[in-house]
Amino acid sequence: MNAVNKARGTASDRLGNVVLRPVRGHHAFEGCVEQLATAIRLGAFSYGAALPPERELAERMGVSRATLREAIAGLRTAGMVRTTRGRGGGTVVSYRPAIPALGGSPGIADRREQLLDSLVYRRVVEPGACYVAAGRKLSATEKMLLTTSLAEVDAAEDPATHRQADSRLHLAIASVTASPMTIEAVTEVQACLHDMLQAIPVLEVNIDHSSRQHRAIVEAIIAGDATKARRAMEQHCDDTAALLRGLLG
Amino acid sequence: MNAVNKARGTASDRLGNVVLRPVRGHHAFEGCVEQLATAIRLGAFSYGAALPPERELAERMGVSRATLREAIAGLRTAGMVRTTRGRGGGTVVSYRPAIPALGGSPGIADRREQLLDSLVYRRVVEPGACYVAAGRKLSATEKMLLTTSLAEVDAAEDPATHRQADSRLHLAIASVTASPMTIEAVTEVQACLHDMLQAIPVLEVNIDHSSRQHRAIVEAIIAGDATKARRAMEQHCDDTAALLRGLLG
DNA sequence: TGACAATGGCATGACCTTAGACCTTTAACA
DNA sequence: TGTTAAAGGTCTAAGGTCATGCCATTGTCA
Repeated sequence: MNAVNKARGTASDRLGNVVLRPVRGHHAFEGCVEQLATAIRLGAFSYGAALPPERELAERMGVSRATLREAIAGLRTAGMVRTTRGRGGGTVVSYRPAIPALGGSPGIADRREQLLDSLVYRRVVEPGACYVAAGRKLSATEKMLLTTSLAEVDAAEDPATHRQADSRLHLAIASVTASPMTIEAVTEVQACLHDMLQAIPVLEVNIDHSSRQHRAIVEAIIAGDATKARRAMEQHCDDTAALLRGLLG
Repeated sequence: MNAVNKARGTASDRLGNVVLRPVRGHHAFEGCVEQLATAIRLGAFSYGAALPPERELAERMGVSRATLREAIAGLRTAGMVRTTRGRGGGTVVSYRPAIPALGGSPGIADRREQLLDSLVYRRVVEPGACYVAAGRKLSATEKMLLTTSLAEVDAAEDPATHRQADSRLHLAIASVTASPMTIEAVTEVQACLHDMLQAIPVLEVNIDHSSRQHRAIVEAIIAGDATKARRAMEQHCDDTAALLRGLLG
């Protein structure tokens, strides 16, 4: 029995090879930039909104203030935020969503595998999140968050705004599960898919279809019908995935 | 409009507060130790199995070899692995699972919130994973992995071995989804719940019940019946969760 | 038996991250 | 109108992490 056999070939070893994953994403600094930039692009912090104070943000992200400041400096250089000093000052979002040039989403081809995987993962996570959300007793605030988010999607006038509102709705649904791990999973999925979703040709018929599904999902969650909510989200994921798989070829 | 209102109170801001998460788990070194120790305790690397070579492991975990070596040194100190030099050498697992003293799982109370959350998250992720697994065309090897893992659970003679085999079965199911993100999610869930599951009173009736459910799940996956597979896993998660919630009080 | 190759062991210098204290700016408040 | 509090801006010392190259050990194979 040589070293290779010792390490490979048994069922349990196959699992060993599968569970190991990168222990973290590069440097803390890059991680901060990515997370903040994603939150802004998804619209979790929308145009004009203020980020929390540096000290608070640093603590919440588990990073030193120095590192966080470097990240913010990066965002500032990229023109996504503006910072003012003094009491009442802070860092505010100066980024407005834009429609990418058609077919001009760079690097989508490189990440083909990852994108296809995130479609699968989305199919796993988002319907499950709906099920959990519908099974909870929601507060008035939570219901309001859902209906407001839904209304914002319908009210969006340009594709870029629509895309952000759509992300926000999905994050809102995740957030009413009150499950941090579920919220994180949905956030990750939305971050992965954002660029791709943005590249979907925005046809009137797609938007209408999508809107009907969103409404069905939210209504089922508020009504507490977990099975119906899940099924509606499954349909929504499947339909969107079909479009996206077409785009990826 | 003061700073607080600028940052709080709007729907979109609420989301901003919810999506920010720690950018990473402390030091790379600790992350490595934790991930490797978990993989070993879950049985992804079972007794006598060799870990991959340091250079390969370091690359896969996205960490320098120096850091990885520190982590391995930690495991060695803890008596979980043994290392030999030279060609054909390497690091092999010298850990055998043990049953914790009843009621003696330290720190379970401290993590109460996290544990309850992981039960919710599990309910989201594992049924979804079953659905995906059943929807794929499985190779003979993959089917074999499932049936072998199932047989190992039934064959386990002591509770500790049984617990490991159970984890391995769940990881095996995740692995046949062929979705890295899904695998990671299930791994995370199993790692979170491992200590708690280990503390479940091992009653004959529980094991029988669990065994029937496992068999139903695997059969449905192999038969390609996605809905049935998901429903079976939902039932399994719900039943286990009920036991665990009871333990947590 | 001798060369080779695969593996762990070690050392160095550059860079990143942290924690904490302190400074500067500016709006809000008394 | 002064005082204060809340925010960003800066500095430093200590330690963590990395990439890289080389060394030491030992099984394999010609």
